[in-house]
This record gives sequence, C-alpha cells and structure tokens, in this order.
Amino acid sequence: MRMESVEVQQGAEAAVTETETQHITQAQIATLAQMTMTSGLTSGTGPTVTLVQLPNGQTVQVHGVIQVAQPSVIQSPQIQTVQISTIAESEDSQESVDSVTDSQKRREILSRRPSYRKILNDLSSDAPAVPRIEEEKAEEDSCVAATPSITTVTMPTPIYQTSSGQYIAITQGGAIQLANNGTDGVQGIQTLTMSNASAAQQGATILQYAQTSDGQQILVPSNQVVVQAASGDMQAYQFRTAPTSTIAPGVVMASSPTLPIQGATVEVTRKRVVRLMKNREAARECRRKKKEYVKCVENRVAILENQNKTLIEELKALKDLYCHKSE
DNA sequence: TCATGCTCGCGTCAAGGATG
DNA sequence: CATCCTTGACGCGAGCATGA
Repeated sequence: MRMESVEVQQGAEAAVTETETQHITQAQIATLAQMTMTSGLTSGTGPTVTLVQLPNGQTVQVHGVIQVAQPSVIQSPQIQTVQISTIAESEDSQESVDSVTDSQKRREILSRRPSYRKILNDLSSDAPAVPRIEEEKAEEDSCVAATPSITTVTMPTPIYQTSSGQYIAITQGGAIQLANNGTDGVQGIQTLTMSNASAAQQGATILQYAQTSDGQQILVPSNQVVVQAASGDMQAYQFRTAPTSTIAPGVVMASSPTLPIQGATVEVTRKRVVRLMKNREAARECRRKKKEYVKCVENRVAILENQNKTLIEELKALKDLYCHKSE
C-alpha cells in the first residue's frame, strides 16, 4: 500500500466522525456497535450487557461481546477527532461565536499532524500489539511483521581501491590514508587527519573535518568512509556508510583544490554542507520511519480485520443459538 | 531492441513544530 | 527567539515490466 491511501483513510475517518456526531440513527448505532466490538476483543473480559441510548431516549440492552469504546484502527490524532465533534455539537448554538472559533478550530484541524514516532507511540499505548518507537535505538525489528535481524559487522582496517587506482585505507584511529598506485607499487601516502578522529562514541559526531596533506579540507561524516576518489580538476570523494549501517551510499561533497575559499565564505559553505548532510540523513530516517509506520498500520488493520471477522461469526452463532432457544 | 510508463529511493528545499 | 528537527513536496535517476 502506498502512503497516499493511508492518508485517504485517515481523512475518511475524520469525515465519518463528523457525520456520526451529527446524525446518529439506529442503524448507525448498530454499525457503531459493530465497530466497537472490533476493538474490544483484546480486552479478554467475558460477555457483558451494554446499554445503548437511542436519540429518542429509548435504551437498548446489547448482550454479548460489545466492550467499551476504544480508538479506531487508523487513528487520526486525538485532537482532530475531539475538535471535529466540538464543531458538530456547537452547530446549533450561538453562530456568532462559531464564526470566530470556527476559523481557529479549522486552522488547528488543518495543522501539521504529529510525527510518525509520536503516532506510533500513541497507537502502542492503546494497543500493546503495536511496538513503540524508541528514541535512538534501531527500530528495524520492532514491527509486528518479522523483519530480518541485522548483524553488526566490524571491519578491521578497511582498504578501498578507487577507480583511478588510488588506495584508501581507514586506520583504527579514524584517519584516512590515500595511497597513489604507481607503477612500482604504493607511493605517496597521504593521511587525512581527522579533527575528531578518536571518535570513541559512534554517532556522537555527525561530521568530521578532515584535512588532506596538501591543504584541502573535506567534511567526513563519522559513520561513513571514503570509497572512491576521482582525479581531475575537481576531486570528488564518495562516501559509503560504515559497515554497521544499512543505509545506502551517496555522494556527499566535492572539494576543489583550485578554488580556495576563505574566511566567512568557508564558514557559510561549511554550515551549508553540514546542514545538507544532516538533512539528508534526516530525510532518510524519516522515510524509514514512514515505511515502518505504514507497515505497522497495515499489520494492525489485518489483525483487526481478522478479529472483526471472528466476532461477526461469533455473533451469528450466538444469534442462531438464541433463535433456536426461543422457538 | 527500443520506447514508454510505473515504482522506488534519494537529495534538496521549505514550512512548521520542538527545544533550550 | 534562534536553532535544530521533522516531514511534505518536488525533481531526478535507476530498475523493471510491457508492448510495438
């Protein structure tokens, strides 16, 4: 399922909530009861008697598995639901106040929805079947659907050969060594000394400032290593995510030895590069979270659909039993 | 084989929320 | 209020399927 359809479903639910509040008919109560039954299954308590009040004041006893109302499967943020009901309730009250508060409420309704982490955590607080997204932990295996576990592999001393025949070695200290491959073997080793090369805490430093022996300055993310360096006027370094991560590689930046940038311009450029790199990582993380969120919601829908089916069958069986007894 | 359409992932920008 | 984080939107390229 693509994300678009999920959003459509959420929008559809909001619309349903509004109409429900406005015109509740007896048939809709039955429908609501059925919806309520769906979410009440996991509570595990026995059959109860629920009183449903009809619009005309009449109360109906509903026997069986109907439980206290619980949030729906695909849940729009709680604020939205509440606000929609409030709008519907206040419709027949003072209209002048409405015109003022309406715009406010509508603005709030249209406001940005909470992050996927927040939504998933809200879902998980309602239903233990939905896993919580931890703050910084790897969340790959947290979904209901079994995802393959990721094994952390540590490379001893990675050595890469560039397309131009240049060797690049990442030392234990985090320094990058460039070696030109001459005809008579490895020549002219250049060491890129990292300003933060010790970096014992992985992931603490997002970016490392590296300086080549010939005065070039490049920015190296702490969790990435250089895998390719092209020769020519522009020397482009390609970085690949360190072996412990599964993130895809990407070209990060290029440094031009022929264009030395000075002072404020360097600072501005550096800030921009840092920002772009952080945002790149953030976008990647956001997409991953989005995918996980969609997967979890899909799983939850599947589970609840199954439960719904079971309950419908159970209700049918009970009805049959009741009819046969009364005959 | 080639053109076309679709899907997916990526990088970037911009807007708005969160935080200190 | 400044800064950082999060995410929707957009454009782009790669990979794949399909039909001419």
